[in-house]
Amino acid sequence: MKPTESELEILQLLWEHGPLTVRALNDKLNKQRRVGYTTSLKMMQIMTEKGMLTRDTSLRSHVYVPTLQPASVQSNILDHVLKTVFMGDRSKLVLQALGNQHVSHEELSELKALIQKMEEK
Amino acid sequence: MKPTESELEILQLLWEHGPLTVRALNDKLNKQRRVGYTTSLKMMQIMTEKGMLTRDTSLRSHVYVPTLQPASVQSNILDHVLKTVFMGDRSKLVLQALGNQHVSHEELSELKALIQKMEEK
DNA sequence: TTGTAATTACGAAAATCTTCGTATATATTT
DNA sequence: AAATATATACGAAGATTTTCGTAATTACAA
Repeated sequence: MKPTESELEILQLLWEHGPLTVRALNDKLNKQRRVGYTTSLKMMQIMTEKGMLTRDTSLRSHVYVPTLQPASVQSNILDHVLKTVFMGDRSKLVLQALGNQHVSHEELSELKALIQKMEEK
Repeated sequence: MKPTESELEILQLLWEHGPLTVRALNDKLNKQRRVGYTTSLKMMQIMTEKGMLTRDTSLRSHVYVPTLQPASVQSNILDHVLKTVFMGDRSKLVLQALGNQHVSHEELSELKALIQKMEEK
């Protein structure tokens, strides 16, 4: 179950805003880039076929809901990136992620707590 | 400069084993999955056109070398994943990366050292 | 030097992903 | 009810990526 680039865009919007009609989603998508209405429609239909979305067809404007949880997709993709981009070197991935940019105090605390927990095992 | 999935496979092998001929690379690739020789050849020619590889044509069997550094590609891809998969939430990405699987003591030490450094700023 | 093996060059088919036009159906307005 | 607006369905064109067959080239061996 590997969403394509466009499918991820759509999933993200649905995760962020909750269930949406094609019209509503297309509007939001068009704040990022220009996409035709029927393009969004088609994508969402395909995603429904693939089982990534379900839809409520009781109303005239169908309402689409993601079946995939963000954490699950994130985990899959990260594992894939780990293998195919970082040669399985997990710490390199983490260091890269942390090293590049600003990390807040809160995030640091969170991390330290997590490390604490891992050390206890 | 965004390598495709197949291009990444090839880059990884070159990063890991150093410059290779098509034959040598194709052999290694076939330990992972079945790929025809001319497929690998074509990919590497395309990658050369795109500037991802250079090649030494002085010998009969050309020797290919990646122009991209792992760290650079890793950084780009991770940034992209951060945006498109984690909605820009860096700590979520890091926690996901750490939380999923086993992390060695060495990796933990490395991490703690890094956190130390970041806290000092 | 003639034939055999290995390599590169080239082009195009196959597969996947993205985009949208057109037709059809359904609702809304005048 | 007729005209207008909005929605879904369908198919296919376009773009990109992946795959490999065939031809041409170069080295090697008989």
